[in-house]
Amino acid sequence: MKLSTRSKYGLKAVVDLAIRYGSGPVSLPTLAGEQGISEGYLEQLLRELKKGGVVDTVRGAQGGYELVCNPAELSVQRVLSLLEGSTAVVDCVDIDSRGCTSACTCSARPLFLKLQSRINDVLEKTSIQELADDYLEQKKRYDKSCSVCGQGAVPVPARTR
Amino acid sequence: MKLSTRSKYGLKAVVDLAIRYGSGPVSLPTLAGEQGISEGYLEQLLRELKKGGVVDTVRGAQGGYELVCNPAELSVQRVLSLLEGSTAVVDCVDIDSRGCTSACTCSARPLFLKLQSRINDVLEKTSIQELADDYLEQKKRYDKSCSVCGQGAVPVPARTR
DNA sequence: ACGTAAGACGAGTAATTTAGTAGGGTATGA
DNA sequence: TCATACCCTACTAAATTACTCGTCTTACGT
Repeated sequence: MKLSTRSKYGLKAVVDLAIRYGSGPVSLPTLAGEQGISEGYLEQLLRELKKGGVVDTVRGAQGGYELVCNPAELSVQRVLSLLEGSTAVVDCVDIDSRGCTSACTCSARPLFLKLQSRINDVLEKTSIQELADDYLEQKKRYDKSCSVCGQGAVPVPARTR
Repeated sequence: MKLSTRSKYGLKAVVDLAIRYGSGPVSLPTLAGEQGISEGYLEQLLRELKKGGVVDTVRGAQGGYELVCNPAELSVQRVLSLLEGSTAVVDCVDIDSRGCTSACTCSARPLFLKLQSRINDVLEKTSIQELADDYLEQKKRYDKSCSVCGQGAVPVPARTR
């Protein structure tokens, strides 16, 4: 059930691009540096996103990556589908699936369908813009008060259990 | 984001036990045979479920596995947690996690929290009894009409796309 | 008492997936 | 024409997943 690091890195990169949407392309070294990961790895992920029509590129000096459309119009679902291949928790409830051959005897299928529909609901209805807004908001609120990283960012509020 | 086969087999076995709840232990060969998987593999899964207090065992001839409590009181969440280790989609939103160190700079955390809560909601609120009921109902409705497996079970209804 | 049906347990392995690296190629602005 | 930056393929290493095997223990039935 875990999300791959692929998805996490890729999604964060897209949010980074959303934050800078409209102000020209952002280079790979910049994006990779921001997350502290290798350029080679992130490049692969961005290529998938380009294939899927989520990002566009500008080659040559001063080039880089940028979002194709407004981040408010871009769902998390679309981004994660490209990065993960599919957001289905089991193959037989995948949108493109022909249904599994053992569906007739699968006692958990009703559960899987329900679970998948809830997941898709969240992912569809959440836009990249929202993530960017949440992030900026959070950063603003706690700026200069982070005792963990000491970089103007912020620790999670203590868990209330 | 995929569920492991571990979880799928284990969950189905638990539903099998639910269907027979109250009528004595069910042997491993029976459970494994029903799903067409090896006894050795399923045994491992059942061992985890025993450790977690979900199933109980009776050794010796006529022995086998049985549910500890009423399937109506047993959530899918509990079963999957034992099989998967955790149902968290990312470590930093796990119940036992201390929060991740990069939480302060993680732009996707709000999404992950929301997603996780929806998932937990479904898994908590669905009982094994419900799965068993759904299954029996489905089987009853379509019995003798399965053109795929020819075993009295049922193909998925044609997808409406 | 003994044979046999059953679970208990630990170790080991094969296959698959994921994560990440390496290195050469191509476009473009200054 | 050089430096910057994307493009692409291939490869490898690590981790996870999905198993298998062998031996041991328990307990029913005769």
